[in-house]
Amino acid sequence: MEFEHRSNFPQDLEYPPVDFRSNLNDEQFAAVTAGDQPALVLAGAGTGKTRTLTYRVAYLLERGVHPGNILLLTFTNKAAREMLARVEDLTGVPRRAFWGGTFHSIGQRMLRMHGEPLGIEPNYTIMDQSDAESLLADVIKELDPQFLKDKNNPKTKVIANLISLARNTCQSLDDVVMGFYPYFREHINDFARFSQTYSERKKRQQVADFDDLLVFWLEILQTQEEVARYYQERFQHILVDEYQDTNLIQAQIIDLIGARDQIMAVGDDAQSIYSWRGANYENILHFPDKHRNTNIFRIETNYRSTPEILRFANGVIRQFHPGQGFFKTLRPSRGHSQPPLLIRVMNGREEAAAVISRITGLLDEGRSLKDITVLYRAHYQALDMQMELTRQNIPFQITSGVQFFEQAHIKDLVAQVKFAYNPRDSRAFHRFACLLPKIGSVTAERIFQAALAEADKSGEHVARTLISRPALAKVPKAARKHWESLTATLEGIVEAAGDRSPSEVVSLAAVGWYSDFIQTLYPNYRQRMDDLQSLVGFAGRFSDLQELLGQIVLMNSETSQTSVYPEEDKLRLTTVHQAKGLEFPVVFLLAASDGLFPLARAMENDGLDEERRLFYVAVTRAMDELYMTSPHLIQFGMNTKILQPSRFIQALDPTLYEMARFHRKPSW
DNA sequence: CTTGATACCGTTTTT
DNA sequence: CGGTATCAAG
Repeated sequence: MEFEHRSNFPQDLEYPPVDFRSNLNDEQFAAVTAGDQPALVLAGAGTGKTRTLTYRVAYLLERGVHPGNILLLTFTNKAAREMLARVEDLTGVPRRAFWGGTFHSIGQRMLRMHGEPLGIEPNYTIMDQSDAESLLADVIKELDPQFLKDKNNPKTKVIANLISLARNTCQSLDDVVMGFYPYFREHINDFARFSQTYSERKKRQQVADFDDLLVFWLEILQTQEEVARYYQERFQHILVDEYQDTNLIQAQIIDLIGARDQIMAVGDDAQSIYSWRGANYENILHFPDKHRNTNIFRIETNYRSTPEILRFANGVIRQFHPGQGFFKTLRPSRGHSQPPLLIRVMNGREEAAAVISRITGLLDEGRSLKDITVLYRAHYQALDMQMELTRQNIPFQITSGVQFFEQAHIKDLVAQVKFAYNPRDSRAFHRFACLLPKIGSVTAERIFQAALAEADKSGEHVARTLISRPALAKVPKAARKHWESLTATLEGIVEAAGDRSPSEVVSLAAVGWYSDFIQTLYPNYRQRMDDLQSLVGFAGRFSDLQELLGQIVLMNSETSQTSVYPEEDKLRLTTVHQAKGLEFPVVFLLAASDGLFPLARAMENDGLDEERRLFYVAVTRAMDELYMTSPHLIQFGMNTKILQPSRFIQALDPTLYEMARFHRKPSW
């Protein structure tokens, strides 16, 4: 049995010799050269985890393993790209030769190749979170028009969350409701109905949400024995990065594909920060139980941070209950420097002033902006910072807010391509159809249904039957002119989708109806046209349209920002979650006050330990200098709250950090 | 049915 | 201060 091969890679290759011994420390070397037993690599923050994985791949290649027989699973696209780029540097083997990516992106590929027995056509499209939520909202309104109007009932978002959590933790809806939302127990039957109809709608429209990519991947492996066997044999080595952040589905996928125990799992239980997405750090704790003869490798020498920062981080780790998890200490390897500094400030504005004041000092000392990163627990905590940076003309790059692929004009354009690719994706159709005058969701649906009926009759693509008599009859007069131009563009896209490259297809969409349309709609249409052009450029990296569409949906800001626009010398602002796996010479951690970090909301459901892990992740990003700012007052709606420094800091031995107060009055 | 205006709600983290 | 749910007019 043979499935798609990603490239024709020559079988017998000579790799440039890699000196493993002198490029790795003993701990790393042991893991890199591990035998074929299942392996669990416990690598603390900054200990060279990526380096170890990279060299492991190189080692396998040198031992004669074909790149196509290695599966590399990571948590973010960025991590996958970075690792394979480093492998390429090291060995010269191009990254396309490997199967590597996030669980979701590999799942997307699996579904396309093997989804048909589950009712998923190869041309299915992926919905992002907001698409998925609005589809669910439609379903709820349809099944029970009154449900969402009652303010005591849970909102769509909550229900979506609940359904998603149940799927990701392999629990029944009932169990999740009773476990996490017992006060909604009376709605259990409603939830079940909503969930079931939601699934049916997805199938009918040939769309998948994020969870489907994992759930169906697992189902494929469980139900199609020959497919499972193929991958079990094909992947002689499975490397899993950030194993502590896998959920039960992902763990099962790995167990199934890795049925021959050809698994190397890498992670750090102290850095598990995705439990709200179903991640279960017990996966990493139980790995040795599930896989007999697991070799455990510990990598504890830290190359990233100064001893002062590490002592601080170790102090945070020591706050965990003894015996909980694997790790105890990170051993420093660098020379001494200044201890972390806690700066107490009055409020958010003073916080911004304090940080900028210090940044100015750092620039005078010869640092450049790109060495400095500002971290925070939640996006909104960076608001004052953004305003003040803008005011003072300090260039910064923020990986949040409206992200490149989430801008309205990008989504509008992508929707056109999506619809051309999967004409049953009615949400994609609605997205652009509703832009036309006098067309709202009701009219759009009528046009769509009419066109769909025509298409079923004639066997033509829905894009062509949009101008059939029955469909045209539903188009309001005011929209007729736009309609002609729109449908002409769509037809062009459909045609091109057959045999042209993705970038040609996207380009067609970008110069068609939509380019005329945005001129009349947006004052800054030049900027938007530029964005559309960079989207065309981005599409140029893909040879397959579905791969492109999938990646666009699966990509977060981090990757899009850095991939669409070149890197510049700018200050970085990012959440701690997004900073995971990265390191920066200078780190500022905002809002290090109790109630902000740990975030009060997050502690409602036993979240304190995870907040502490997140705090640990935050402080271990810093290489040379770590600053934390703790506002004393916070505006909470109408009233003001008084806050103390984070309990994670207060619990520490005071000799582990220094404290300062910011005096200078803000300049405004 | 669409569109525009007004009231009000709420503000974690992401594939 | 923001965005969105809801309502009334065209």
